Amino acid sequence: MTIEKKISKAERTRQFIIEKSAPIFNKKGYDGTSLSDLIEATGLTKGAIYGNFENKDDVAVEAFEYNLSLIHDVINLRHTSGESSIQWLLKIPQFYRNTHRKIAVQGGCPILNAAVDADDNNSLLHKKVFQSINSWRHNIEQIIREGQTRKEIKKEINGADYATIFIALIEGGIMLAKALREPSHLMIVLDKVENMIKTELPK
Amino acid sequence: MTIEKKISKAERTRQFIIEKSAPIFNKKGYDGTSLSDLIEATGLTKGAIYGNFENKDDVAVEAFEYNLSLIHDVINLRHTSGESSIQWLLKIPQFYRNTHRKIAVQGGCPILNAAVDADDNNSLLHKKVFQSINSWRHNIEQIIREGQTRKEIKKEINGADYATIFIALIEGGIMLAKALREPSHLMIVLDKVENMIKTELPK
DNA sequence: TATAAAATATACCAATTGGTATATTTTATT
DNA sequence: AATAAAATATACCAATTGGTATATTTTATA
Repeated sequence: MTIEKKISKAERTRQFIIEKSAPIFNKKGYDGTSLSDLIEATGLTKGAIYGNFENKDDVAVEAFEYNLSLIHDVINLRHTSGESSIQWLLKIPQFYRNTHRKIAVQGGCPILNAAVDADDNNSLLHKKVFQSINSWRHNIEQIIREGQTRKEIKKEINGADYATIFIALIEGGIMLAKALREPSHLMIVLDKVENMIKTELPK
Repeated sequence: MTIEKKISKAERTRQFIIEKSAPIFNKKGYDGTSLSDLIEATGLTKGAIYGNFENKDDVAVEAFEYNLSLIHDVINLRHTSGESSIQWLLKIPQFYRNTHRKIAVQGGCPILNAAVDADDNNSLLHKKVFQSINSWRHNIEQIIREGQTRKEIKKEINGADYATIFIALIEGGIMLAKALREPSHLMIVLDKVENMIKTELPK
């Protein structure tokens, strides 16, 4: 007999609190959202929140991880069979073309927001941001390396550099689109990323 | 006789408060810095602060404008005689190579920080961010247009698009460098900007 | 040097912050 | 249906928030 862990009531409220508070944290910042914001967003009381979380930071970190799921698919790009490494990389701009509205509604890119928010080295939040960006970078690097062994991508290309460039372009584009209330800025940037992938990388 | 407005004591403290509080606002955010932060940073009291400013937001906006001066020279790039438009544009990456340490010490790019911070449409701070970014964009656009009339830059080039791309790249690079505690990410991005200016724009 | 005005400090305020201890309610088990 | 445990609500707390009214000090001018 397999031990089926029953989902406790508490576990469900825990999840509920995370889901409801995640967009608030992304919009108002992880320091900027208050306990009363959480109470308002969830309709619950302090008792329910502190019964399920150690403190506010605990909720914040969990909320960040939940917010990350918004861009999980582009940070951990999976390979589809028969797909060239170039096609693989092109999924990055594709993803943002499809998802930018949803991201905008949720308050923008969680990585960008949390990165600007959490600047002290020792905060748990900063560590999480650090990890997410690096895992994204390594994912892109690896795709490029794979493309080089498959002789689809020029061997002179520095994968790490291109990872940095792609991420910087996209995050910068998201920032501009949000600050100027003009999604086209992200689109311009995505066009450029696409163009770079198609013209600068292939053999 | 010209009327020389004497600089009043108040005007000097006003300036003093702005200078001392500006880096705090840039680091801790414009909502995130408290009155006590200002008191600590200036060594003054509430009386001095509220005697010279309407409220905290008033200090915040002035501090932002002061922080902007950090990057004023790159946002309002001036032309030097005898200089080609390409050389003119190359001052952008040059500027950041020279200034990134100073910017980092002050808490990062004020535009990026304030843009992520001030997301509500009606805040005075957001309006200021909006204006700064646009003035930067138009400056780059204009240099490119000038280069096109001088037949130094390809006429097919879309100046507005390149302005967006350059700004996005640089701001994204600053974010990465800060979040990963690794200035090289900005350098990689600056190399790319330089390379784009040299290889994609000229006739 | 006396005096008015300007600038700054001090003492207060209500509201909000994150958090805790306890009371109450809801849920599962017998 | 009775009961124990788990989950949630309520009532409190000290500290901090932005801000104001007033007292004191500093500065400029006659």
